[in-house]
Amino acid sequence: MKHERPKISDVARIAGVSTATVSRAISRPDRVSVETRAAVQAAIDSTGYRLNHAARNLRRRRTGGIVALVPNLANPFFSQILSGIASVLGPAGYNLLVADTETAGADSLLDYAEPSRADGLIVLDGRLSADALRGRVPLVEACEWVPGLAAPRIRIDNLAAAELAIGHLHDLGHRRIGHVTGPRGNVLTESRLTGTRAALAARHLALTDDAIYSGDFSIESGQAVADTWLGQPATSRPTALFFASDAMACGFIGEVQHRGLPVPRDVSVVGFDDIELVAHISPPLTTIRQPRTDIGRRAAERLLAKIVGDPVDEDTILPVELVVRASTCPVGRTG
Amino acid sequence: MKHERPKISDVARIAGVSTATVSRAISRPDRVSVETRAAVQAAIDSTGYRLNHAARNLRRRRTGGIVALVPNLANPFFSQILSGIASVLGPAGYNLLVADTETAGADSLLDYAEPSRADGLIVLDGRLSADALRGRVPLVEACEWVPGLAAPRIRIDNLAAAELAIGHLHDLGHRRIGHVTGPRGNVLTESRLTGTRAALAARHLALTDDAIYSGDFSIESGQAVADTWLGQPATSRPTALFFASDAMACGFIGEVQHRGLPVPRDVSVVGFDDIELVAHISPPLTTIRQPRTDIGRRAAERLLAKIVGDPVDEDTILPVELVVRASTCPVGRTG
DNA sequence: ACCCGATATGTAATCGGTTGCAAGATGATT
DNA sequence: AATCATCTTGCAACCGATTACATATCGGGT
Repeated sequence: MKHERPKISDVARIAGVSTATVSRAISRPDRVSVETRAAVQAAIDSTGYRLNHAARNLRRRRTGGIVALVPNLANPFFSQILSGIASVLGPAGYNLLVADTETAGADSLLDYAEPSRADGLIVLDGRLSADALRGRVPLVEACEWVPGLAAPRIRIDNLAAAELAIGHLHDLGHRRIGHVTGPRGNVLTESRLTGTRAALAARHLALTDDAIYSGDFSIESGQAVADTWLGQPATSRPTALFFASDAMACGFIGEVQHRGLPVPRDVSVVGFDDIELVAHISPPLTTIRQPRTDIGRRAAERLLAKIVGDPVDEDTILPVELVVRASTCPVGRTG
Repeated sequence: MKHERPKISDVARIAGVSTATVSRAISRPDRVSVETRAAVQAAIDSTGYRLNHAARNLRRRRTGGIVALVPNLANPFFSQILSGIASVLGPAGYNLLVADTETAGADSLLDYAEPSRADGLIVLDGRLSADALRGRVPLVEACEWVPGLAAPRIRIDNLAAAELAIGHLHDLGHRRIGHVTGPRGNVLTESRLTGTRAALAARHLALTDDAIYSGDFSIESGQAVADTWLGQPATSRPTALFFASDAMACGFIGEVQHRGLPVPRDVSVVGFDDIELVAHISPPLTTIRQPRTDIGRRAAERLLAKIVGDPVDEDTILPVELVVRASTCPVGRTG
């Protein structure tokens, strides 16, 4: 018993046909007669043949892989999007390659945008350079986007989301409303901040500088904001805060409650994302729900369509939803 | 200006050398004279040449990719492990391919264990079949493991973890201690259950059937356990519960507190994993910390070593740690 | 009987690099 | 001056499939 991997020519010899026929029997069975097909199948079974993807890819000039560029793999927000992507890519016969833009160097990222590496790219990080990405493999953007890059985008309406959040807090009677941002320069940060400002303005309220807290989407930064907020005079600090991420909202709530101020009695909190856990914490978090799995799925579908050359919508805005739970309450319910 | 991708022969022609020399200049620069190397580099720059990975892989009989088989991509627990894996693989020149064993069919999983697809495999799902995995590409197991499969394993000491948890609760005076399991058949479920039983027995306590609650690691199943537990008579039900996952512990705490029983006054809770958020919920969760990023990193390093043929430890048990927070307190602090 | 289209299969070029082997050049050694 | 090791480079086979094109077969239409 030899241990060499059988190749297509071994199968062909055993089945008594040419390699061309074996190849066809595998990839386009309808072009081969039933008998031959059976003979080939028998030969495949008896040899344990498995085709070599590198060879196929070389000849077909494709790779069968799609790369997702993720800002931070450890973030549960992205893992759920990846899950959506994977659910589409797998059945379609594509591999999902994942690259963390944090750990990967800038040049190795470019490597991923190579036709010989991947057939397509899903960009989840808006900080990448438009120039580097332009004119390479087909790509779509999801969640975040790179300004100046012409590519199909799957995203949510961040302005509408802010309007929902602010509207909700305003309806509850809050007038001193603050906003906690993501990292500076991030497109989501900017649009959520803009949306917040607009929603407040529409209600004749201003967003003053001391009501803008800068975070970076992380739990820790939410915790730090709690510090800042607690340090402000209770008579003038916001009675409600709209956070650009659930993680920050959790960090904030945890810290504030740890210091003895219950939420929402002392401050109402609205998060962003509706990550899984926040429905089960105390108090359950009022937040903006993003259809994460759906975003991933759509991005993948869009990319596959683009790869085969189908016309694709350039910009898709998915609806968001305000999920009202218990971290918000009418203002001044306290003493 | 033509739009064909330049190939190695174009570079060779322009640099005035053979393709062999270009190839060497790229992959083993030390075997080529400085002048030639410079000429080749100039030609590469002027043509914008990028090498074709499929061709290289075909010839070198390798793929440059490592596949991680994940039970559930959406689970933040795994995403952090992936992050650890990616941080090692990227710099080492490997791609990380991710496959979700939920969405992928059984046969497509086997496809991943093909030498022409990936150079190695990191298995994070203990439910896979040992036979299917045997005799294929180099692989390591992390977290979970497939019984009967001889492969390097990176895991934690689940028995010791249970001992820590139970010991802590016992020290606090709890005598009626229950355990919430993961899904039946999962290796982690079994070892944590066994460990719990042993730790209780060592303290002359028995784990009765009505103190074993079966879950499936998910938040929802933790919520369901709350239902069951609340339905039991307060005089005989456990005063403390050890959960096999943080997610379940959160689901439980959320539901129990929602029904008006504060934690830990009415029940002490110990989780498992120490996922990021649980330090910031109310009450902050006492739990068993797993070094997730480290597990991922080590698994990747181990695999790379195995691929190049270095000797590797077959079984690595990483230490766990009990993180005491506020979800546990002495028994009977209530009225 | 002849031509035609449809179907099935084989031949051989091709995808784009890598690498064993050999040859030429250079410099050191005796 | 002859010998030999070392360095550099080119030749050409090779990795393992796919596919354009050619050929063969067969039934049916006229």
